[in-house]
Amino acid sequence: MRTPVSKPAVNHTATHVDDSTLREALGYHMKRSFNHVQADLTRVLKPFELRMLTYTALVLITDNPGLRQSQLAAAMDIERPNLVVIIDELERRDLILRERVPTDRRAYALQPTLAGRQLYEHALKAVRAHEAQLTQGIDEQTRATVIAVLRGIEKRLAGGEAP
Amino acid sequence: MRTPVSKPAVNHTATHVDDSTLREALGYHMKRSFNHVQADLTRVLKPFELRMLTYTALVLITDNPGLRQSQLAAAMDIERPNLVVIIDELERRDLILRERVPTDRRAYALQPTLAGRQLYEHALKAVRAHEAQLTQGIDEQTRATVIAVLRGIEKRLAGGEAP
DNA sequence: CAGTAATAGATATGAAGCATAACTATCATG
DNA sequence: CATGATAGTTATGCTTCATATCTATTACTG
Repeated sequence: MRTPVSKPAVNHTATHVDDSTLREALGYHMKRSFNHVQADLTRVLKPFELRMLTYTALVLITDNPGLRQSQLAAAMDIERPNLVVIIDELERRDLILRERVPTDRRAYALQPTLAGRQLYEHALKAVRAHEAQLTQGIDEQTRATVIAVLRGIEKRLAGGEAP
Repeated sequence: MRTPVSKPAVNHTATHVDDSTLREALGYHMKRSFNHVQADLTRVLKPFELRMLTYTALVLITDNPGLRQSQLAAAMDIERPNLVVIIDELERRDLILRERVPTDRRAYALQPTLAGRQLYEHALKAVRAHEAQLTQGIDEQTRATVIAVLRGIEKRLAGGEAP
């Protein structure tokens, strides 16, 4: 990131900004914390030349070989057109393959290549290490509670879109 | 280390995509749930013609009248250039004012207008109602725990470098 | 069985959000 | 005063995400 070499003589931002109104909302905390997590994870994935979306796609394809693009888009909660670019990138890097489905020639079955599976292993290891560092000092019970709450929110709000 | 979940060799059911590997990570849950919260909040703010960022700026300016743009950008964790557009929009709608600071003619003191304060009140009410709905069924103790964890993550990752 | 609807994927385009570099006008300090 | 730092702005580019539209297939229906 940015590491300013020249240090400011005096930090004039001594005035504290009151954000207590925003801090009332759980959603605000979610946004703030996730922004940092995302930035951090981006750094973790950088050595593998993966972004969060390409990483997510690679993991899902490797864990679900033969997946179709529409299924993957649904699983990733993104629109089909946006997935095309992601799949293009993974295919161009020979991490996955688009295999024609004999029974439905419109569709592609997505498969990881050997290189894809290897990158999956290495990236996953790094992500798990990052996750461990992220949740250090949080006991397992608390962590499970947080995940349960987040998942509950996700599930409750998931219905609101298109049936 | 978590117990690995067995994955299907081939996916042909097309109904269930296994995302258990991703679900290991707290950050994944944060992203998924926040995406829904954000979409929901966008709908809540729509009647006020506010987006999350314009809402956040309006709240902070109203709660901290006389705030300068650089302070606001720091508080919102965004870069100064991106704040300009947000302030432009709020000013164009006569919700806030850019007042020259006599002691420093480079800076602007941001002030809410009467219309801004009124919109603040109405929007805040709607956001609070949404928040109440979002956290329904979550007891206060659990909610506090989740917020504490999220804030802890935010604080830990905010510094990044050595203190 | 033909004709139409639905589906899988791709293309094009646009809106937000976010970051950096570079510009101006002021201010601070040697 | 000269130099550098700061406040705000402009320009630009990247990433994510949404919509409309196109094609080629497949499924459905009369």
